[in-house]
Amino acid sequence: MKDVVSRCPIEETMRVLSGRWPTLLLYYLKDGTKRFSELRRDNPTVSHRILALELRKLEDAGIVRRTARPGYPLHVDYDLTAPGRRLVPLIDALGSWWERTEDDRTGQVSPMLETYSGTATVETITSAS
Amino acid sequence: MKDVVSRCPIEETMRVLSGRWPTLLLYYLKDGTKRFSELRRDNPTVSHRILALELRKLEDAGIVRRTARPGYPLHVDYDLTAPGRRLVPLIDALGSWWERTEDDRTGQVSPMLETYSGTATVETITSAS
DNA sequence: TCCTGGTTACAGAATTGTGCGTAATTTACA
DNA sequence: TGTAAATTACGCACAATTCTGTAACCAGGA
Repeated sequence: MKDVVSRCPIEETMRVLSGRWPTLLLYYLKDGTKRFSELRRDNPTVSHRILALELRKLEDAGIVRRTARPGYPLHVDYDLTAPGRRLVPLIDALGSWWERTEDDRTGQVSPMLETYSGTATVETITSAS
Repeated sequence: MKDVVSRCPIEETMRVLSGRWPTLLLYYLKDGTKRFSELRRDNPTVSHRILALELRKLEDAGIVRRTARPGYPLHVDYDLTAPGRRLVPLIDALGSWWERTEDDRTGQVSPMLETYSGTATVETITSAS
């Protein structure tokens, strides 16, 4: 998704959140500040380069804040901004939606049920990785 | 995003919604049944191949229902399933989140609110029961 | 030399666009 | 009475574009 076709906020949002890493990073940062190397250890399948690029994208979108401490060895902290924290429950809701949809597919929940209470938690994410 | 790294519902969701088209298609289908050619007219920058692939992906995910009428000329209808309709307000909320975030960045109110029916807020989503 | 958090260059993988083919029926025209 | 063309929703092969990974390099102090 190099450039955008409309200027719609939904497309802008998806431009930032698209892909495997943005939502995962959001979850790893949800509980507090993390360093670059910690994020890498949390998810060893991200390459060094891509992690740097994704973090920069999230930073540019105002979701993540980057704090570099002067001096060597380098020390850089990442944490969520206020908008980033507001985003977390929305992503949670998407996870709950998916689970509910799976229930619909497997027929475990009455298809007549119209309402829904989402209860996605951090465990949903962290226990699966 | 070819394959998945965890089995978490959020990653599954993002695998389906990632990219420019899925959320846009959701919006074009929001108001009712559309034919393949209508969807193409609605958004002339999608190639027919990609539109077909994206629609199939959404169908496989249980978001969109495809109904082919026998006979020629071909006639295929697309509309949202119940899970697809449940997804719409969540996507709306992401759009609202983006606008709110922009307000934070610029300190101004975005004039684009009319284009999208994004009236959902974090509260309406997370407190849905 | 190692450490950390990056960036750059290049290569290989993945995604996307282009254009052509296909089906059965209707309409258009000579 | 032919017959040619248009229609619709794709599938396929191939080319162009874009994304991702690998490896090397940088900084300056312990």
